[in-house]
Amino acid sequence: MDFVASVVTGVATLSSTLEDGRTQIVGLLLPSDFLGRPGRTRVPFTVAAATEVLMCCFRRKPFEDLLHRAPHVAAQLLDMTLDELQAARDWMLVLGRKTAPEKIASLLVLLARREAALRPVVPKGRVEIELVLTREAMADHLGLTLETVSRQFSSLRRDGVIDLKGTRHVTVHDFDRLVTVANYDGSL
Amino acid sequence: MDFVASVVTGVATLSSTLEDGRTQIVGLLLPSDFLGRPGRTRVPFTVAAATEVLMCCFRRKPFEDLLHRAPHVAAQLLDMTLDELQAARDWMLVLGRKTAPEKIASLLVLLARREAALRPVVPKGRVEIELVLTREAMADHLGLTLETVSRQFSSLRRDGVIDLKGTRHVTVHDFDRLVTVANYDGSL
DNA sequence: CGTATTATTGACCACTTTCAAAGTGAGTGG
DNA sequence: CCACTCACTTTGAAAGTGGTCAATAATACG
Repeated sequence: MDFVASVVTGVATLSSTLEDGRTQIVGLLLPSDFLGRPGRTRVPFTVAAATEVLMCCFRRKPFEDLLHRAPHVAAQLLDMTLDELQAARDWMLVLGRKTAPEKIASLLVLLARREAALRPVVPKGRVEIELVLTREAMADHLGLTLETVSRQFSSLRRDGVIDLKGTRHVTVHDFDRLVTVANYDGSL
Repeated sequence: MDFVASVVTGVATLSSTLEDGRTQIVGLLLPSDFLGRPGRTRVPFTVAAATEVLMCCFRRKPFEDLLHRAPHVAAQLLDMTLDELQAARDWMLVLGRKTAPEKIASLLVLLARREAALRPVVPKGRVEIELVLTREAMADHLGLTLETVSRQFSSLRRDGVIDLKGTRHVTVHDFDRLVTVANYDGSL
């Protein structure tokens, strides 16, 4: 890659794959997220558009020059990177220690919060979530199989936590209940 | 925290814990690693020394001033942070997709490589690894139980991949074989 | 419409966890 | 110097969560 970029609209995934095909999505690129690394030509992950994606791209050289000349841009990039690092570490807790139901709920909470971050509303009570990912992509992000993801959605529906309209649209009846299922404590 | 720091000697762990006690170690702080975040007082994780640790600390204010005045320091910090982000994402593949034997082997490979990075030797053939972590800490880093970690060490020993001298010292007979067990492909 | 992709559901099974019991080893105090 | 203790580790047996394989259903798209 001879450019760096920032997502404007749409969703892309960052993933790693083992030789036998097992795939882990290690990050979602949502609007405002940054892709690429100053000083490096290669992104050591697979980048794939999950929806149609519009990105704002900069050729690497001019961008690197900009970083040298404009310290506040570099500071901003550092801060964004530190946010991503923290998000990655938070997700490790989900991958390493949460159960399947907790993982699904955690993903829904994450998507709701990221969606809400673009608007001035804190998720509460009834919340609508547009799933931008297939069951398989969610599985690959959560370290599950697509069958388990599907089963957990059915289970959340049976338990009255969510409603499904079609296959990609989720209605959360009580956001706090979802947060409880996700086993999020106060920190996030 | 009113300071930032860099590890000089020893090992510390960064971890998150759920209310019911499930713990995930989200990062190891090895010599040369950085702790703290410019502009923030709180580290949103638990930091614990795994061995005796010597850290080089800077009060936050003077350090932040330094970042403003010395752009190459800021650039260096950005680069280190990007390395950590990549390491965190690489570890997600271990947590989300690798089996217990692969996880153990991956940890051994990681520790051997980090140890080797301080010296001018690429791990190859016979390698000695000093485990700085208890079985429980390894389990918490790998998303396993301590019993499973113990069993996998026994299994690696039975298979002739490693020898154990005491409980913390591992002799790897053939590093390439360990890399194979870990299911690392060429990328790392 | 018809075809391909995506999603759901079931039955069975494997791997990891859980619970329990010894075993090891380092450090302390008699 | 030895016994005692506590933390850590090993090992076993049973149970359970999530995975695998397979068939069916729903949805999207040409």
